[in-house]
Amino acid sequence: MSAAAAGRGDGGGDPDAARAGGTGTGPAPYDPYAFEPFAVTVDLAVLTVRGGVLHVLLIRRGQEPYAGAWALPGGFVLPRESAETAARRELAEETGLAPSLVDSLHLEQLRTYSEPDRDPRMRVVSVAFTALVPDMPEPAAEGGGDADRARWVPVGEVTQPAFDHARILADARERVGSKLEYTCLATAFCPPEFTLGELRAVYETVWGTALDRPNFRRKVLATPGFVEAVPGAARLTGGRGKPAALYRAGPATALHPPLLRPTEGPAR
Amino acid sequence: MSAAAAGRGDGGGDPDAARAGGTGTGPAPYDPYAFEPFAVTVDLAVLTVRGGVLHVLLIRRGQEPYAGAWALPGGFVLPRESAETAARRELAEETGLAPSLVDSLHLEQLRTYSEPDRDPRMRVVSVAFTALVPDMPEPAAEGGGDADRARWVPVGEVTQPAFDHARILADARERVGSKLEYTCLATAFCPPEFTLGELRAVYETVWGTALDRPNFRRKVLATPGFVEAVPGAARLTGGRGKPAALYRAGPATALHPPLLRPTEGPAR
DNA sequence: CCTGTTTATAGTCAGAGTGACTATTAAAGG
DNA sequence: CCTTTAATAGTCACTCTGACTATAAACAGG
Repeated sequence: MSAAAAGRGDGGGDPDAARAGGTGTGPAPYDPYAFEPFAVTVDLAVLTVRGGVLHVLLIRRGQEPYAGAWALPGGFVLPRESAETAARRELAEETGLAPSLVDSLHLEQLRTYSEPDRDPRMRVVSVAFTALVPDMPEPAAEGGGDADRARWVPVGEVTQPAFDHARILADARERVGSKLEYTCLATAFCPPEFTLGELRAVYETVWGTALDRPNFRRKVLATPGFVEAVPGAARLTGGRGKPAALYRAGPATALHPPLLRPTEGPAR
Repeated sequence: MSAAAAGRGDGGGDPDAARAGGTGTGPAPYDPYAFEPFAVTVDLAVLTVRGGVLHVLLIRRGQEPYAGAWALPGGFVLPRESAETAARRELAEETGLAPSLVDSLHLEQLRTYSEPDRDPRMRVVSVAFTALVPDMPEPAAEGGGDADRARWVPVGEVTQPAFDHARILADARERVGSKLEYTCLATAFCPPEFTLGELRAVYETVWGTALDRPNFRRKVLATPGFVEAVPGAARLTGGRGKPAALYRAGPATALHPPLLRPTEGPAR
């Protein structure tokens, strides 16, 4: 703990504390290699709703450790990148989508995982992100890689992913579930134009509960800015039933009052 | 972006991607120094309520950059520490509290700040934490340092703190404000036994709004597990008024339904 | 001792929001 | 044409909340 002890009191994150053998208090050149280096990576929990089931984008690992296991997409933060930038770059690379499209996707920092032994080889601190995307085709295998290296996997079927990715995925699911309650985030899972039935399916899928159709409709339409009607537009709902009106995501981001999960216990 | 490009597809945080000049696909020893090192630090937004004003613990910097400026306490994550462990260690060092006491304080990861230029000297990625502590005396100047190196500062009087600490503090305030709405977190600002008036003062201080006394009481007592009455105990409220009953924090952590901020707009 | 002030506590009342439910409309399929 | 399916419209009771009034218990000052 010598490095931090030397730096104690110099405020948060003071690299001067890391200079080798620093004894004086005056300014001195610091040596970036005087402390054990950390690798900083991003991991992405890319979630989507496909056919009433929550899916996550996984990559099959080709190398040890965890060769052959599924893992969340991710990679290194480059020297001139923020974690957010790195996450969006990785997202574009893994999904094969155009960068302009990726820029419009919902991407949000989840939390940072820093347990010393989360990677058996070296010290890796990973900033995890959650991305919410509408239903889209299987990720294109761009760059001449294996055709099925990246796949959408139902979250219920994810077993023994690499590293601590099971924990990250669980945290992402919990975060998304509670954010649906008090934000307008559900539209991030929908295409640009969607029906209220599709929006309700997002809630039902993420929460795993059925919602009353008329009540859901009343609540969503009563929240100003949640959705905006597309004038005159309607979509046949899979062939059956009355055609539903189409809506777009509105400008609101928060839900006041919130749309609480049914049967949610009084304490968590 | 060569390092990440080389590692693309190997799953999140694969240090193999960092080995210098890696061309083959088979296993090879990795070199921790093949990529530009990142320093990983923690920054702490330690908040407390003193006399109806939200305060944050700040440290006066002794070195450049930002010498003489106030900064959030923090420091390096050591090679065998998680960020959480480092945050609690720094918290104990900066407040001078016993480690056992620090272990009981509420500490929660806020988010990670990773802009490339947030520290002018080198690449520093900082995991920020929010700590909520009850009102306590001025931090002891342990270790023979300056007597007033660490101070409680009203958040409204924090001007031009070092690095991006203004942003971190703003994020912490916003997070705490919204967590008061849907969690039982407010008790973390209170001593072990407190009156409902003190608990209400926490909400009023963090939110900056007045709350109706009887309605607040009704809501808190109607939430199972939020607070537990201390049998027979009462405390004189600063000399004036009827003595108030004492309560302890209950086992609940979530508020269902939430206690929403008054006059909170329909969209944020 | 009385009175005004302060804070805690008890209770009332109307309106908003929600859960549960019924009814109607508009499409597809046999 | 009739059934099925899903969207849409509407009702009703209950809960929760905001606003408000009233009472109780302490202290300060005359």
